[in-house]
Amino acid sequence: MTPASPTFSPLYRQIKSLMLHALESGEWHPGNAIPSEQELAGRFGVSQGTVRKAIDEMAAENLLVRKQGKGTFVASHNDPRALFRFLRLVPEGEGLSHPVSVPLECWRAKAGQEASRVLAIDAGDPINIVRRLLKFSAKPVVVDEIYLPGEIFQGLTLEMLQDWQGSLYSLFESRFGLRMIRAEERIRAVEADRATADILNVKEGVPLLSVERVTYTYGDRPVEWRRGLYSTAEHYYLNELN
Amino acid sequence: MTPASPTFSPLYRQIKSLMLHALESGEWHPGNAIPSEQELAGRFGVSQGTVRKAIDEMAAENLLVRKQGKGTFVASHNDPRALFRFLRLVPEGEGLSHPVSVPLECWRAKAGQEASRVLAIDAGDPINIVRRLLKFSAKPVVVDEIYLPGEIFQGLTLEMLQDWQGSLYSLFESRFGLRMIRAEERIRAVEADRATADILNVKEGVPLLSVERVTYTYGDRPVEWRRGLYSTAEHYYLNELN
DNA sequence: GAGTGGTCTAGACCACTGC
DNA sequence: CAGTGGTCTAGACCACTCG
Repeated sequence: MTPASPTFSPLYRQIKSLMLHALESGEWHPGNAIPSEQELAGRFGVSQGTVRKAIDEMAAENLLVRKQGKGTFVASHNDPRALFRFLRLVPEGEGLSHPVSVPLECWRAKAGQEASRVLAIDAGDPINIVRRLLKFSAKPVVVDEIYLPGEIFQGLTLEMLQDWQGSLYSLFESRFGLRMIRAEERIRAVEADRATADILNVKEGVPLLSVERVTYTYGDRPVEWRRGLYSTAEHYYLNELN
Repeated sequence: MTPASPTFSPLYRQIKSLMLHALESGEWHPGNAIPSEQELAGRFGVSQGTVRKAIDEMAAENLLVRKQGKGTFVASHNDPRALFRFLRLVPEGEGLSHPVSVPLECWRAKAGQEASRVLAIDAGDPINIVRRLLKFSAKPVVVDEIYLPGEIFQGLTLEMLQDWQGSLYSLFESRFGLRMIRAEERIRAVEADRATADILNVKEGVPLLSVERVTYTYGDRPVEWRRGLYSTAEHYYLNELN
């Protein structure tokens, strides 16, 4: 009856942990190739197969992207295939029209009770708030209100948002060095208030999806809290269950 | 410039395909152990590592469950850990109270336009329709209307549903030999109609989540279509984005 | 202790990319 | 052609379960 060591960690997980550190510390940058498997095996003093298994897990978590014959790359929100990766809203028809982001406002404020709790900062700390509209085929469908920790997002302006082509997360990554890894969404049905109804071009009181998202970067650190109101007249939220 | 053979399939995928067939054909049953990796390697004439990789993928797809020291098992909805595997609704508080299913009605009908399309059967074919309520801590939260292909679900009765302890899918698996593999949910916000409002104990016109689910068994064959109306006053739909 | 899955290695060869 | 990831093998050893 051994003490049943509760902390057994296979070698490939230790390697993975080292590689995670290389990502977090910024040694490897989004969009760039990481060293080859052989090279990493040499650096870490393990076999190629062990490095491989570490990379396997990280690829499954969308941290890395393998490309046969080319190399292994750090996942990036600039990659066209990753744009709107977290957006689950789909138009009712078969059209694959992709959405356009229209920034409305951007201001600085102090974190309230809820924002500070969700973002794991102190109440009163500076935050940036962004309001933006999402259009599908020129029609307004989503209004988002986005809360960002002020310390990370110093210098964020409405102009910057308006000038940017592509997703918010690709901007965050390129300008603020912040990579969004995973998110949790809490979905409820709510009534459209007056202001939202006007913007989305629906009647006041119409049912909307309320989608609250908390987004995390490396180390499960929350760095974005947003609430979106989705008009589901001509779109729906698609979720695949496995 | 070779023709770039578009149909390269590695050995482990062929093994996987053979194992899928063993599952579909009923050679291996939900909850039972499959042969050991060594044994399968022998049967298929490949190395253990190749079998292993096939099993890896199937475990990732929730078709098989590995248990170190014991063996590899066919995933089952009877497994307590898989109960309500597809239900994403969570109570607002931290309570982990698990839901109770209350069957209301069960009748036989002919498939209409939409049901036949979704279930890939002919219009007019027999279907079974089930209406049931889902309660959390004795409070009604979800009303489901469930459409099932009559050919598969012959003999389904309200009594059978009422007598069953556990999830619907565990009943389907045990009594009709049907294993649900994956599902797609389409979510919209709608107003509560009179009848639904009464059952869910909310006011008419209140916003509800409309969750349409199509569930698939082996071979991506659709075998269930359901529409649920969720009251999100004290619960929310939780989705993890990776 | 026997049997199972889990890890790790070393080496060979295949498929794909780009120069 | 060289370099990369992808597959496959064979064998050794570790961790876990059960009788």
